[in-house]
Amino acid sequence: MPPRRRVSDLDNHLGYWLRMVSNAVSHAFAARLAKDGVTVAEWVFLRKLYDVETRAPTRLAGDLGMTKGAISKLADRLIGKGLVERTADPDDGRAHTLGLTRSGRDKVPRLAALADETDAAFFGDLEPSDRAALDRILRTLVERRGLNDVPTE
Amino acid sequence: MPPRRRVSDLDNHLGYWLRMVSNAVSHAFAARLAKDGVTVAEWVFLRKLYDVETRAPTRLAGDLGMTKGAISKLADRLIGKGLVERTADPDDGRAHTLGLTRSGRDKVPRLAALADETDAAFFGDLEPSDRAALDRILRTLVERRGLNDVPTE
DNA sequence: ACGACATAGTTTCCTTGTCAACTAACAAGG
DNA sequence: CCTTGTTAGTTGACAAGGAAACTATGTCGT
Repeated sequence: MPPRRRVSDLDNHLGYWLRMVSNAVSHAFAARLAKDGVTVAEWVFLRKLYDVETRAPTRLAGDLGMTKGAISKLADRLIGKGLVERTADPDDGRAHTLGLTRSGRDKVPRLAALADETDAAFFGDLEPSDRAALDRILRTLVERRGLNDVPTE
Repeated sequence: MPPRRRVSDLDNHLGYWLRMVSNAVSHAFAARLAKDGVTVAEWVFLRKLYDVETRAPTRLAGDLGMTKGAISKLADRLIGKGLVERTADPDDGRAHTLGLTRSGRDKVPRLAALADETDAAFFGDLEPSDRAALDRILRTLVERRGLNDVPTE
């Protein structure tokens, strides 16, 4: 007799629940950031530059798990908003460097607070042990699999 | 003395890790599905119709957490691939019904197997207890928050 | 009946990302 | 020095959703 359930349900997969929760969190975060005129991708971009001070576009693409094309356009947008500046490398005519403007740098702490808020809103009422377990398991997964698009921090 | 760390790190947030893992899983799944000429959104669409047999677009939009506009286009694509059919409601001149074609129905079990494979590849080597914990915690989060885009199954 | 409103779906515009083609600049070998 | 190949970055074509406008139908109150 064949197994009763031959076609597994959508919600039978961890990947499915992961997508649900991740989408919801990103959505909520996006809504908060929108009030400051920033998208999630832009936040990640700004936050990374905040740490590294200065970075070549291609390198940043690797850091953030995006293509260089996407970084190029993202940088354009942020430059348009006055948060990022692009500097030509004097030694190499092809190379450029991206960095935060004063205004961009000033903005990061506020955005970080929004990130904290969002995280607290979603995960704050988890049992501390569950919270820790979730954190540990997710990090384990990222380490184990060759998750290429993990920022190199 | 103010707290030492004023600007929290990117990877300090559960939402960040969630996004990492979710993206990686979706990516891997998408790559598998691509060989069958199907996207993740299309898989979800097909799998849902497989269960409910037939559904109005707007209802399906609610089920899948998408806008009706998106469903309309997604349906067009799937109809183009011969996997879905759209039927006009004889009683209500506005209403339509979406359902799988024979070809679409035949395809679902294979795609479900790919979903199983992807899940196994990513989560199979977790400790069973961790796997269970992750599942439980994610479901808890979906239930607690008003996650609107949860399929109503 | 008829006007006002609600509903079902489609379509248009906008955003954002990938992929691949392209341009400019450098690096080496002969 | 040239030619060839490589690397940095930008750009254009395309895909996929969301928001909102738009179209066609229904429904309800009077």
